[in-house]
Amino acid sequence: MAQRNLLQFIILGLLHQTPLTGYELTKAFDSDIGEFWSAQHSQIYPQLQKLETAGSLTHTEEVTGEKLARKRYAITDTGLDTLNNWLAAPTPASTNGKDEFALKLYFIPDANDARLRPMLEAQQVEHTAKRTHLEHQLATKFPDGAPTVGLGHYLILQHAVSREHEYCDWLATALTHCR
Amino acid sequence: MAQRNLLQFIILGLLHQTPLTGYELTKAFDSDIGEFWSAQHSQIYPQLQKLETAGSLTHTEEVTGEKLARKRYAITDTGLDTLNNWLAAPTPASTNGKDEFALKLYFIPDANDARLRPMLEAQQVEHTAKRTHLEHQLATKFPDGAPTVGLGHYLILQHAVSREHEYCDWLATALTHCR
DNA sequence: TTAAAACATGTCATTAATGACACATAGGAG
DNA sequence: CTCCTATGTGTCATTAATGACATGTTTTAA
Repeated sequence: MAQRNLLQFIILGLLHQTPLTGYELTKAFDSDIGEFWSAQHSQIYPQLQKLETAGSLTHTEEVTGEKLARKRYAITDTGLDTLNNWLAAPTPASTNGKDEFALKLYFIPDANDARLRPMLEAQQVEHTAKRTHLEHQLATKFPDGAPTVGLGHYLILQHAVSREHEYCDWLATALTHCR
Repeated sequence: MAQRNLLQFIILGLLHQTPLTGYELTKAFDSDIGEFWSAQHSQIYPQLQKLETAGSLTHTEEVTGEKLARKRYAITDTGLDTLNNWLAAPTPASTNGKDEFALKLYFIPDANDARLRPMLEAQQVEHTAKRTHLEHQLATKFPDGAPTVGLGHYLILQHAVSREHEYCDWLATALTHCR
């Protein structure tokens, strides 16, 4: 297997909340879930077909306006089983952290290398921006702190924020070590 | 492009330090660099061939014992250019963080869900182990703190440690929110 | 009214990565 | 002497994912 195909579970998970069209699923990766996962429509549509063939989904056709038909997908009992099995399965600790920037640092071993400082500073700009964005998301979506319903969403946003916090701190520490 | 093919740069970076065989490169992903990247020999050998065709590498044959020949690869000036261009290029902030566990939490929105606590606890075991392992690595490889030569390696280990630290803290916080 | 933006659904060629298959030598322990 | 482990190098089928190509409708704002 090239990858673990987690997309199927994301689709099932999203459809478990409410039936959606392929287009709406695609959009979900631009907002909420886009904070920590990505997928294009060219991957989503074929996956929806596969899941339907496997009996995990069904769809109903809706017509908007004159002729434009869209397919609204809903999860089946089979699909719900698949989802729950995945949720129940142990999760590898991965933190697979394929971090390109860390990789670059690894290949600049000398603390006096002139490239080091500008690189770290550029990265600091990027991650500070990301951190600010995430903090704004958290404050906007959960102004009252941890909710009872939607806790998962809250937790992953919280996590993303503290991950960026750690990243910024790390970059700052790194800067103190180079000329 | 399916991925960014960073493997080529890792190979160039490792060979920039010292010439290595395919086998030795493979082993590098079990130790040092394995902490934050993975690759199998089935990917490495073809990549070495590609890089040699592209003029980034050359190899010399060495014979061990009676007949076993191995190929020791060295980086060329072309290869060094490729490496330096990559190092000089801006790095996307990604933190692509495709975290399977976070994904699962997202799909268990209810704080009272009975699955939540055991999941978090299991994950805590995993990540605590990983954190301990990384701290041990750091203490073993850099007993005197940040070095002048090998700073990159130190920094990424440091980063891995604090990332795991953050992860464990986050899991602990998450546990306080569920029944 | 007309043009742009959003809605909506698909296919296809290419690439990266995995795991399995395959084969052979070298060295050390029992 | 024999077996096991490590060394050493490769191929191949399959899968996941990307970006580009392709096509058409509906809504909205100038």
